[in-house]
Amino acid sequence: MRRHQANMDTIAQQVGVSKTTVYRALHNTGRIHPATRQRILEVARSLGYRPNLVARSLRTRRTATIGVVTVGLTGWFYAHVLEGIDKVAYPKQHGVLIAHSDGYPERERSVIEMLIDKRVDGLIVAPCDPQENLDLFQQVLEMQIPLVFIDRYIPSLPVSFVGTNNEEGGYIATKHLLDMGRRRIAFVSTASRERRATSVIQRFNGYRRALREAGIEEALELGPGMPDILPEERYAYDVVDQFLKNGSRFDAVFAVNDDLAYGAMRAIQAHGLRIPEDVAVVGFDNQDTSAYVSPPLTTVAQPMVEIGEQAAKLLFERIEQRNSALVRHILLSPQLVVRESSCANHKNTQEV
Amino acid sequence: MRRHQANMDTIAQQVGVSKTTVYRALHNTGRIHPATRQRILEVARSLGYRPNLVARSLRTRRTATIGVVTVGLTGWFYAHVLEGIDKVAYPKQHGVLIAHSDGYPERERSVIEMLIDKRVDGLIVAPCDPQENLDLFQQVLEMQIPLVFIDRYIPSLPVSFVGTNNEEGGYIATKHLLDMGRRRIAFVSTASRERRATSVIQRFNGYRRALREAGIEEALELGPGMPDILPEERYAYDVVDQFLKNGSRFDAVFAVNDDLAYGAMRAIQAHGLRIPEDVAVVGFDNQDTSAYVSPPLTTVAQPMVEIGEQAAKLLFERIEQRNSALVRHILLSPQLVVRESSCANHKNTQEV
DNA sequence: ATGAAAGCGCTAACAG
DNA sequence: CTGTTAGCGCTTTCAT
Repeated sequence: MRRHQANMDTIAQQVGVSKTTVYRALHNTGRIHPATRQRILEVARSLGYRPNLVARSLRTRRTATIGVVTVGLTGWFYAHVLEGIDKVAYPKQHGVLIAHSDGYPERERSVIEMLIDKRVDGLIVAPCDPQENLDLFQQVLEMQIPLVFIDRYIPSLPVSFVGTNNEEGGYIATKHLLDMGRRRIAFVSTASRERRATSVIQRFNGYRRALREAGIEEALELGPGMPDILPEERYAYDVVDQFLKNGSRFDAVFAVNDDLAYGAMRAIQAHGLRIPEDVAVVGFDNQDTSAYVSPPLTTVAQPMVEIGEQAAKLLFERIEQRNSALVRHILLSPQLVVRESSCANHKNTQEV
Repeated sequence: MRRHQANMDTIAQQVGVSKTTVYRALHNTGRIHPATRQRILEVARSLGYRPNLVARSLRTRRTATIGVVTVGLTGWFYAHVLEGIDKVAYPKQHGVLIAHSDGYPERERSVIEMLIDKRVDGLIVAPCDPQENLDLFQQVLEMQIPLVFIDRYIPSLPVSFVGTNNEEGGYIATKHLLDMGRRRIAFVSTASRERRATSVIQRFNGYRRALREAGIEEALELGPGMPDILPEERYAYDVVDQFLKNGSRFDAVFAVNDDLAYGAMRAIQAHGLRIPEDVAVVGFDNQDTSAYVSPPLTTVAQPMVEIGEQAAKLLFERIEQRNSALVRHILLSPQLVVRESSCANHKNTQEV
């Protein structure tokens, strides 16, 4: 049996005042005699009193908790976004309930329903699919639960969004490869559902735009049609390996994330091709370790922590009733980090 | 204004029954006429009824939420542990509230107090320091809040623990280097507070034991005394660079985690030494990318997801009142993953 | 098979 | 400066 925990009544009795007075003392509000307050605080401390936030939440209808739903828990990207969210939520004394869809719409539904039932004050979600669960999000909107999408969004829904300008990211990556004299640039995308995410689609669009500007009409996409094997390194390896085994060739690869880039690099090297002399490679995400792979990987950095911060800020604006109607799309700029995988004689500009 | 959310009373009125009957219908419990139940369920659905878990928690004194406190949010290790925890918590319909201490005891205290106030059903904590916050954890124990430590623990406290057998990890890493003919093996540890974590201490102990068995009494530790610079790659780079600049030499490095190993490798290579010919390197954690650095890194793998799962299982045993008194230390075995950084002619045995 | 009523611990309007 | 009272939405005991 859980030992009896002191509550406001316990304190009130012990001190010989009413619960309201205890309330006033603890919250340092209203008119209260300093001496009374002192006594109350002392007794509270001596009893090891801790406020029951569940009771408070029931009464105030605010839980001081926000829900965050990502696609996966272990990824580099979401971990950093989460840090950004926490950076904003913590000073506001808000807890963060995390959950992940694992890419499955049914699971996304079930975790979001759970978060709603727990009465979170708001939701930050990376929707796993741009089509599914429309009704669910619609319901969230109708319930007036503050909602912000991150990383990817559902185009048909009026929901605020914070993410990287992925179109630009795809563009600068591809433009860089073109500038390095490459012409036959493969786009290595990801497993089938992920391929439909707005983030990936827009990276592809940026890639196409850069190609078109260079007079290349034909896209060269590797990936679709292959079985969705995990981990992603493995998937990219298979995809590139298959391509090269068929006797096809390219002189550059733009991988939609760094993990895929690693796999692609291994496959390229396994076929005896040199990076970047024969094939230049660019990734996306700028994971820390991308500076350490061989050769160091050129990649597009996303402001991950800032995405989390901005999303949380937007959410709190809604929670605190300011700008409640406004739907905003905040696109943060990606940044190209050039390393040797795309540029043979590149001096590593990063400090070590 | 938040629109009026339907509750059990709303349903009861609409159907013309009592709240209790609604309860029975929703929970499919007790005797209730099937037809009544049907009507109630229909109305509930048509009103978009969602149970208020806050109210339920107040009444039942269980929140169906567990709190997880790690040192950092973005690390490879904790992200995977978190996944393991979620794997157990999700099927049990429990939410996971996350927080992190960032290595600061004061922050650890504040987040744990917040989780207590939110009345989580249990806590999984990687305590940031083996000495600080003793009173806090003591208080948690007195309040009978189920508690499990992961990754590291506080030796003076009777609290269940799940982690890697770090002594063994340090031992097999060092033994491997000795087997490869190395004699002068540096232990590259981490920033000052981290250095005191039981996990790091035990890796060091394993390192010493292996050395002693080989007749080497002198440990060679790099790190202490240097300023705690982040990121860790950078820290290790500085530490090793300094050592080599002083004209000191070693023929192997055992780094206490993979990130440190990457930094050490860069520094070694910057000094024109070859890996592994001149210096063999072993890391700890087996991050995915360790297979892709140059040369691929030999490292000690921890069963991260399993640590999370076991910890959560232990916690739920406590929560569900089974084995409530038992304090257990579960040590999971680490595994050496040999790659080229320690073994020149090593055939990569991993599938790609 | 159904209902009435109490209570979880807090907040807040109102009274004195 | 302090107290009374009602109620947040649910669960649970006891009655019918």
